[in-house]
Amino acid sequence: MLDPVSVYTPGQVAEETGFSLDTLRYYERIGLLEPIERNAAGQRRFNDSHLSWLGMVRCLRGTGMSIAEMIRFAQLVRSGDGTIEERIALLESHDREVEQKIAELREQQDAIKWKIRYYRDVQALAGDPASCQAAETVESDASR
Amino acid sequence: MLDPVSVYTPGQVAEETGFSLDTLRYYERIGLLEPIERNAAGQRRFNDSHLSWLGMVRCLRGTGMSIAEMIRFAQLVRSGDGTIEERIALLESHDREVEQKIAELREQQDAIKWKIRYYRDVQALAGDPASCQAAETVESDASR
DNA sequence: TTGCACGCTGGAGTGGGCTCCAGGTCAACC
DNA sequence: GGTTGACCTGGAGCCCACTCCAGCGTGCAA
Repeated sequence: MLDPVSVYTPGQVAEETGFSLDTLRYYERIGLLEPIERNAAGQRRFNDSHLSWLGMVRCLRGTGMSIAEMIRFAQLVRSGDGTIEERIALLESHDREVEQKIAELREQQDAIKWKIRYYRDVQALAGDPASCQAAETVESDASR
Repeated sequence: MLDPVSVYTPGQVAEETGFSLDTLRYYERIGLLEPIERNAAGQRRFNDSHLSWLGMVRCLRGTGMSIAEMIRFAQLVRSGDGTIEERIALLESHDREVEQKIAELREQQDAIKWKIRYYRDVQALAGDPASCQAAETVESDASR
């Protein structure tokens, strides 16, 4: 915003993004990051666009996109404006997958909550002398 | 419920649960399933309690619990009623993690949706002759 | 001028979670 | 008696996404 081009050392980028140095190098090696410029000593110098791309990567990784698909996306980005439609399609498809994953998590979470309540009930009954073997059937109906 | 004890072949269980035969054997090997009874020929015969436990496993796996933690849970279950409190604690802790994961997914999904809208805008402007290089900055601010 | 921090490379190793395979047993059917 | 199909075992292999390492180079501060 202020500097015409801010540059960052690998250490700073690791600090900022949470990706390890090794992971950053790995991402460059496999083409998830374009080749990073170097200083005279051969050390990487990242800039803001790398940072924001890494933000995108974090977001896509965090939502379960595979490295292979992120590389495909990266290639589209590098191929210029002609690929915007394709990028939208890719992100929309991913978005739908995320939506589905969330729904699935919610459903499974409900089953877990149900199980917790079940255990609570079993435990509440444990004080009741007539139900010594109640817990024997504890595992005989789990989720769904 | 009707049969005193229904038994199922490995093939049926695989069909029913979606776990592969190899995965079922693997789960038994590592102790996520207790040792399964065998028929005279040495072939596994599952029963309803295995099925429901596998339902639980599917649920915990699906929500991201590691195999190691599921084995711990399995051990608690096998150790009898004295461990119910501990099981509740384990499930509640997992439940919180799931909650957090869902929140994170939602946040990241928002960023993805934002990006999609961004691309849409860029594309809408593409018809506008004055914005030939607008898309040049497409990647310079991604999520958050 | 030495010592340290920081970074470099190529390549090997790791951990998790399966997945595959060769060679074998058994039961049922033709 | 032969074939097929379902299943068995121990052990190796696989894929993904890193992570670690040895050995080396630079630049600065004491």
